[in-house]
Amino acid sequence: MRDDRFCASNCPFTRAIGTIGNKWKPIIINVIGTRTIRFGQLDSIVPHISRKVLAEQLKELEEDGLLERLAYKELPPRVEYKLSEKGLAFLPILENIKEWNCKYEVALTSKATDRVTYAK
Amino acid sequence: MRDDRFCASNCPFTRAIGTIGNKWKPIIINVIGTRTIRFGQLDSIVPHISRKVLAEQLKELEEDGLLERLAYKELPPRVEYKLSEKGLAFLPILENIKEWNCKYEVALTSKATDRVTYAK
DNA sequence: ATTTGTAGTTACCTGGCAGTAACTAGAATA
DNA sequence: TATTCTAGTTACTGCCAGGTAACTACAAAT
Repeated sequence: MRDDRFCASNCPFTRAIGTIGNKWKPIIINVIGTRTIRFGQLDSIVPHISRKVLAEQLKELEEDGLLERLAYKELPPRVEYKLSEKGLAFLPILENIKEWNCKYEVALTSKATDRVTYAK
Repeated sequence: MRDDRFCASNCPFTRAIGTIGNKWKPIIINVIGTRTIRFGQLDSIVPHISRKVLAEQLKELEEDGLLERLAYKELPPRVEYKLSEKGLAFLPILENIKEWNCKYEVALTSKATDRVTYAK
């Protein structure tokens, strides 16, 4: 899930991609945003994710310092998640991705199967 | 590789993650940058990638309009890749990720296995 | 005549990601 | 007494992403 070869790279950018470069983490970070949220809420808000994968992703995000986890000694259990300073600092980047996509996204008209070969 | 459920989402951010949210595409886009580059060069510069996966990723990036592909009618074949306007517009975002990582990356001291439970 | 060089594609195979279901604790509620 | 509620974890399983090796086309060099 986290790519160890990427995380062990001597390139800081590659390492960054090694930690946040998968499909779930940006989604989760975006969903959490600036609020405090419980596990069950995340599970119902994030579409198509299983509890197992959600738990794995949250654990990794916590290990990588993007997320803070508060567990209360209660029964039934209650656990709250919120972004750390590092996680919050990542939000504007996600915002930029949103804007970038809205600006440039277009319906896929031509597939790359139509690949053209240019004259020599 | 590309996540179809994500790409079919009605959330533009989710769709964006569906297209560029995997580990290879940001790396490839970053490696290409502002230059024009050939397939073989990419294959030797991008670490740990196989030609098969590289070809797949490039095709998807082209389909999604991030990449332009110029094939010359020569033998042996010559193909050049360069970022489109959309692809170039994504570079600053990668730059931000780099800076973000450099600012906040820390050695992993405590694992999440040390998870603390706070008093009720 | 054989080798080399390029940009892929194809067939084949395997490891690991991810889905599902079952299970936990213990208090509160019906 | 039995059910419910939460936040996971574990075991089992299936499928596909991704790796490897072989192959193509043809010209130019050896």
